[in-house]
Amino acid sequence: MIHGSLCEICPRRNSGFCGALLEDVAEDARATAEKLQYQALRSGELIASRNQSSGDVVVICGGWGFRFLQTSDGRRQILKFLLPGDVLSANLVFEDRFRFPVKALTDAQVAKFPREKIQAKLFADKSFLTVVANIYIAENQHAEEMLAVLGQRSAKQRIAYLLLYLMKRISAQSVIREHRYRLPVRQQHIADAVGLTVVHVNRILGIFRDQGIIELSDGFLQVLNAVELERVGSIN
Amino acid sequence: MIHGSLCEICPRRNSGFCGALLEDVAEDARATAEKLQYQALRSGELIASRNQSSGDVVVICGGWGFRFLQTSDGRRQILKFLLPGDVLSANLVFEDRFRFPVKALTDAQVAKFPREKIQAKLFADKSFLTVVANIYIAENQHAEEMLAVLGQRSAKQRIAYLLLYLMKRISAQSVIREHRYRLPVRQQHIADAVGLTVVHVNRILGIFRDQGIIELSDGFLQVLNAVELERVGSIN
DNA sequence: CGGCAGTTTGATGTTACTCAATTTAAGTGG
DNA sequence: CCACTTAAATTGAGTAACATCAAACTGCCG
Repeated sequence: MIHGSLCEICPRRNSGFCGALLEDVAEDARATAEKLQYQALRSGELIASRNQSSGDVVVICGGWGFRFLQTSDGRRQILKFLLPGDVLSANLVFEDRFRFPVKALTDAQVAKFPREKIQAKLFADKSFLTVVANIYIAENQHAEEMLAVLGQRSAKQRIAYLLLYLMKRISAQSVIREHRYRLPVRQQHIADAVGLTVVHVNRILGIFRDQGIIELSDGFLQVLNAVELERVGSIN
Repeated sequence: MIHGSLCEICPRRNSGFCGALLEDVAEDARATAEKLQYQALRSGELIASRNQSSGDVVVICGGWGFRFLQTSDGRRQILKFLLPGDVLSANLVFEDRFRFPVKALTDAQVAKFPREKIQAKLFADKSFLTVVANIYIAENQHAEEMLAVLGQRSAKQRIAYLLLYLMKRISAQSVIREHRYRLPVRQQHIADAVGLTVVHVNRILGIFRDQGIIELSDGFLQVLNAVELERVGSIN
């Protein structure tokens, strides 16, 4: 049973789902003293597997995760990095199964909202419908931009693009000082997200470091030349 | 002014948007004798440009189109091939601008539904909301699978995947005999969709032909060894 | 101290790109 | 029907980008 404590697990986000939900669904849960499920996960733990059935819409509250696709030949493509406030998979609002598996990248917490509640709110509240629609649109936008990145751009450009994208997402969550970003990803994650090998990612990061563009170590990204990073990584 | 003639332009499709719309929005238009806009386009013509504003939700009724992204260095990534029944861009249901440009691949026709009508129906009719949600989900699913294809798979695998995907889509529209598919795409389109050069696509298609897997010419795809094509192109 | 996960570096191999030319197919106007 | 034009498909040779394989190095933890 969760009362005021919900906000500690899943603090109000300006962005999207979690914020909109807390204002209503969580209030509702509190009012009726219903149980609002949440769950803690260890780094590396599988949160949901492919085709797993779920009666809940699952949202990341703390830590990072990622959604990915495993190919038959053992390689994996990271489809999206999940930050606090992100739904694990937007299709959960309408479907009862995960289309792709999800893993915890760091230690993480998730909250689970019963799908019926979400859907009820969806039909009752136009502004909530808009919020959900925007999640779908943003997800699509990013997937399609990423398509262009993987299809058309060089290793340097791919990595720069990914870092810029993550920087934007991180900035939306916390204030950044001195161009220093908490970025809890291994080089392997970057490789799996942009379709390169770890070895090559390592070399490119080395080049960026030598050129004084960025430094990535100890889970921190230090941007030294934001202009150049932007020049390399932007697509339009 | 369009009366019964609408169905000739945009015949009822079992799939998604167009079918669901015709049952109601078009009926409505007919009843109130409103004008339901449509438009004919020549092969290669730009249907909508990036960030173009539009008060309508635009749907392909006949012919093929494609949505794409143009990079700063002049390359282009085809994001999705559009077949009859497809919305040019799903975001149009909620937003008034195109996020990516759209071109006609063959001569084509589009129908335009005022967004207010669509949104009204969306709020009034749960089953229509589900139809739209499924469009978003399918779009996302495909984009993310394609991410894995571009990120992780070889040239052969990419092309095989694309062809299998298009075959599925074509089959949903018309009956296929003798494994022969109408496929009005140039090798350049395949190249731009899977992130390869035309030259390389040509070579791979040559290999497939030599191996008796497929033949692609004159706008027709002849599948000679469906099993092998599936083996090469499937991701899971 | 040993073991493990992650990073870094080197040497070599392969895939797909680039550049350039040729061939084929599809019009188009006379 | 033929000369002419143009877009698309095809082929060859040389090259660049990235992968693969293998090993060494680092920091960390028990």
